[in-house]
Amino acid sequence: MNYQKLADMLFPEVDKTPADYEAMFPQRNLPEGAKVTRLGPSPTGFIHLGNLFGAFADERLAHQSGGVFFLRIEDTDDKRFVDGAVEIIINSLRFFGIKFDEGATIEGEVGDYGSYTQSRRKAIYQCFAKKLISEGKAYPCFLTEDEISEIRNQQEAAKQTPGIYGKWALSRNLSFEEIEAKISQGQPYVIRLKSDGDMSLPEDQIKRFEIEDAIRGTLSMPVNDQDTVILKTNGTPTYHFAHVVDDHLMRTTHVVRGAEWLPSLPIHVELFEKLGFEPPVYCHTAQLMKIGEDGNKRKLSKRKDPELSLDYYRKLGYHPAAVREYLLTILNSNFEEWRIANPDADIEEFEFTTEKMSNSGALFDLNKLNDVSKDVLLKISVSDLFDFLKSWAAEFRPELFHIFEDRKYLETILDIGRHEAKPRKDHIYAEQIVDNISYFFDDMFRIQEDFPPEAKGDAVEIISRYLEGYCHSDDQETWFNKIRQIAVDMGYAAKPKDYKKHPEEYKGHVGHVSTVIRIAVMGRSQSPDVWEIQQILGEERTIERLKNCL
RNA sequence: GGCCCCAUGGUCAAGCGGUUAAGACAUCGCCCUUUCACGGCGGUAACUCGGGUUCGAUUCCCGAUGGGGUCACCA
Repeated sequence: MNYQKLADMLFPEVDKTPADYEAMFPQRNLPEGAKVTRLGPSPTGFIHLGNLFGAFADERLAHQSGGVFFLRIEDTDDKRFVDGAVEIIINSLRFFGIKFDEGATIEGEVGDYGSYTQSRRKAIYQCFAKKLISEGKAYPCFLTEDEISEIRNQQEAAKQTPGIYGKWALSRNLSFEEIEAKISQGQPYVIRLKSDGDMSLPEDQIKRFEIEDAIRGTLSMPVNDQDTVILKTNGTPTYHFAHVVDDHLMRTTHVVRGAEWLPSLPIHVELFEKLGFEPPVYCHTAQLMKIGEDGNKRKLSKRKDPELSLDYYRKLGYHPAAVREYLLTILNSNFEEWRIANPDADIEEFEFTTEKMSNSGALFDLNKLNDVSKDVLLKISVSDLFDFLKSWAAEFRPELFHIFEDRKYLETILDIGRHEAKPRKDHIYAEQIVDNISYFFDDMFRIQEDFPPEAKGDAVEIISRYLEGYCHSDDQETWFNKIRQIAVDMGYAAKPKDYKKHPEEYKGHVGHVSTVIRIAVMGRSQSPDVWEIQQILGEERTIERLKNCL
């Protein structure tokens, strides 16, 4: 068989050689140790927490080393394409602080290693497929879907590994004339890798290879034996082929991807070898898991798990910095420790390493996210918090626009208790914050709890006495002493401890009395300090709400 | 089923042959306290199971078990 002749017949339109591309995309001129990473989403427009998780690793690795982080759109499957998806991807990632140096952007492509959109790289893939054909390392395969499933049935019946390989690879040994004939008949075909692997060998003779994974250490696997499709019928590459060609030509040094790719690593290794390329450093990350209905861990699925979607967090109004901080705590095991030691340091100062990445699947922990978020929000200035809430509301809760009309008022509210030695940590995410502070706005204020049973019968009297002695300019101490006096006068203990010791001597304690006031003014029994809130609400509104309870 | 990955409390995890087996979140109790939040103190709670190697294994090796992933002209 004259492979060169075959290659020329199959790819008459290829006018460049691999050497041409090598020259077009030379080694990058970067400082020693600089890492080149990439994110390669398919343009379904759906980027999830897992993508973001990996993107952080990519971004840190590149930028920490003075390298390059680029975005490549992997749109080799036209079925997956969703209009406007690229824009969504870029915007979503930008929202969480991920910025690319190179690749696809909203304005177009930036960088010298493009195109960064796989559908525009067809000529490149064809060129390298042609090279493989010309060297007898790949071949056209005319197997139809039906034939392939028939082969599978036979394999399953014989308990053999399914797939096209070895003796099952019926198109492997077609003669040039046979191929020519089939093509002239218009028979569709794919290009398959002609694998060297032979899985039919006895187990101890199957060849294995070893490769260093930056997260997992040395990996040992059997070599690939599948004649994997590298070019589909329509001439577009499969992921496997595109990955190898692109990451070589784009001079990617580190490939960060989920562990679900581990099983196809042998294919990639064989492709790199057959193409004569040096493989990148692989970093196979653990997958994000969740507890399924059956109580077992399972991979987060985009169909079943809304919390996998980035939108889920945006809708609830988690601050991007909180999500970033949380993700880093599960991304690098020593991050939390570092954060405790450096509470105010910029996240970029943390030295991220692949070695510290966990290699078992982490369960997504909403509790932890909430806890992290409280601290993160505390570090954000009220002004920024205001802006964040406002833009969140503009997108998800437009009916709330009015609470942002008086900037000073809202900022004062948001700032309650944030500057104490032991600051309050009330704020977690926008949805929750808005609910927390709703009673500051008349249209959202409503009494939503009953008076405490200890003081329910006295509620009206407590409120009217309170109103009688109310002086808005009282300082906090004077103010509270008045409440305490009301409590004592009406048979309540001045201190909760007294009541606890001798519950039979009192109706309740001062806390029950103040809870009555709290409910009258805030509509709920739990809130920050009443005096402080009244000062913010103003005299008129406070008195009005109290009177409404009489 | 084949192949691959993984295995310390409820969760995330330190540990890398000898430790009272860290820490964080969650949970429980106490303290602080007019409620809540914060904070402080304390408690419950873990090395999947067998074999080896070793004076000694959570740690190294093998096996089992369990969990996960993957077996497409999807990525």
